[in-house]
Amino acid sequence: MAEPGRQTRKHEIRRENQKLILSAAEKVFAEAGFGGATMQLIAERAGLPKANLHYYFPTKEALYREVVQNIFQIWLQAAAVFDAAPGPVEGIGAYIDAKMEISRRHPEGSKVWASEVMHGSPVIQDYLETTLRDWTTGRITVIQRWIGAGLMAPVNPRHLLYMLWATTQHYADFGHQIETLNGGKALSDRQWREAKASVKGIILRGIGAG
Amino acid sequence: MAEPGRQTRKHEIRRENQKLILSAAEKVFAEAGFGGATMQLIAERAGLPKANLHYYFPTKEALYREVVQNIFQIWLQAAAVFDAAPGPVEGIGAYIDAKMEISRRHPEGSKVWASEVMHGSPVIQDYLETTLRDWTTGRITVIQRWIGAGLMAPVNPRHLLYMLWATTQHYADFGHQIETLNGGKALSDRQWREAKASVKGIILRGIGAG
DNA sequence: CCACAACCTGACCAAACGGTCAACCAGAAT
DNA sequence: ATTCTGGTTGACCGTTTGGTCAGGTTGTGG
Repeated sequence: MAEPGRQTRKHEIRRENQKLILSAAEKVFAEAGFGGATMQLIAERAGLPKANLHYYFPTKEALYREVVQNIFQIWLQAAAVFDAAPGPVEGIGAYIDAKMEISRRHPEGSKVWASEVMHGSPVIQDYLETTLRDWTTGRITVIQRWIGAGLMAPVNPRHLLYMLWATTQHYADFGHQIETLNGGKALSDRQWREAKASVKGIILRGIGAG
Repeated sequence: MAEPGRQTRKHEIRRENQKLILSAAEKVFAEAGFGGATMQLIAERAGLPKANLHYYFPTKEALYREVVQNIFQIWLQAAAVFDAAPGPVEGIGAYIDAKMEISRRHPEGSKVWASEVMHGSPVIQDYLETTLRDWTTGRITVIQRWIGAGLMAPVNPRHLLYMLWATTQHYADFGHQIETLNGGKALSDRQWREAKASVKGIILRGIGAG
């Protein structure tokens, strides 16, 4: 028996391989979509035989489901910065920063999420109807409180949230288009700062909180 | 010979079937992505045998290419309202209205476009590098002129354009999510007006042109 | 050292896929 | 009426797909 608190070798292998497969799957699903992705391609990307994938994940759907749930967790984590903010400048500003950072560091996840929703959310419909809906209504309450306190203009909170999602995720989902329009080169650190500043500037001024 | 100016019956059949197939293909590609779409499904949606599709479009790729090009044309058409506008309130306002209307009336097309770009634009990369790039630089010039004339705040024109694309297309691409958060019902006329007004309000105020 | 459970994988399979084709049908021109 | 071009389609084909499985390997607990 290994010392307590430390995983045995077998468990390490399990966790490591699952992580390897999930990471490869996320990339392939993002590049090709669910329908275009093949287990063979994911296996090659993970450096494992295809049959090994089916040992850890029974079906392609099950693997995909896991990937989408992972993304949703990251998304929710970033959404936490919205709370514990005294006003819209800090709350929405930090939220934009967090989501832009995800778009930069985790573009594959954003693409998989976008693809899932565009295809009618066959896998995470229940999350939309529970977790996401609850989070949304909670944030709407917060925004309405800010409006009531005169901290921002009386904009429609729901459409403001949609705008936040749209603008931040656009830099991941349409990253290829942005890169093409940037002369074929990925945005530099400087350009990412400029992007963040632009989004924050326009939106915060747009809601009368600039 | 039929009277001039009127198509012969054979030509009518051709045009009608092509239109039928393209319309069905657009829907299926939007719902399932390129990889997930099957010629069989498109054929059923069009009410034609599968072999008939291959009579008009040699391959699945060729059919897909046609669909994407159609969308790009609609997109360009809407972009025309940007010109011939004296200032940002009219130009950007009309552009938002036009793009929101496309998102409402033509959501499948927007989804196919989004999917295409997300997967690295395997089919319309040349359009991005020529037509879209030219249009973008042209509009940037216009925006800079507006800024120079003091009609709007000195925002980064490029990121402003990205924001316009992101916010307007979001209502098509993420329409399912919006519908779910709207209690499972599609946006009403009233809610669409509210959406347009919100987007226009925040952005125009955000660029100091409200 | 042994026995057991977990892990691994080459070979395989039925189903579904994009695409082809020969035979057939329907308007239009002569 | 006949010919001819263009439209139609059921049946078929090679390939690829997601998924299975028997048999082998490896780490673990007793």
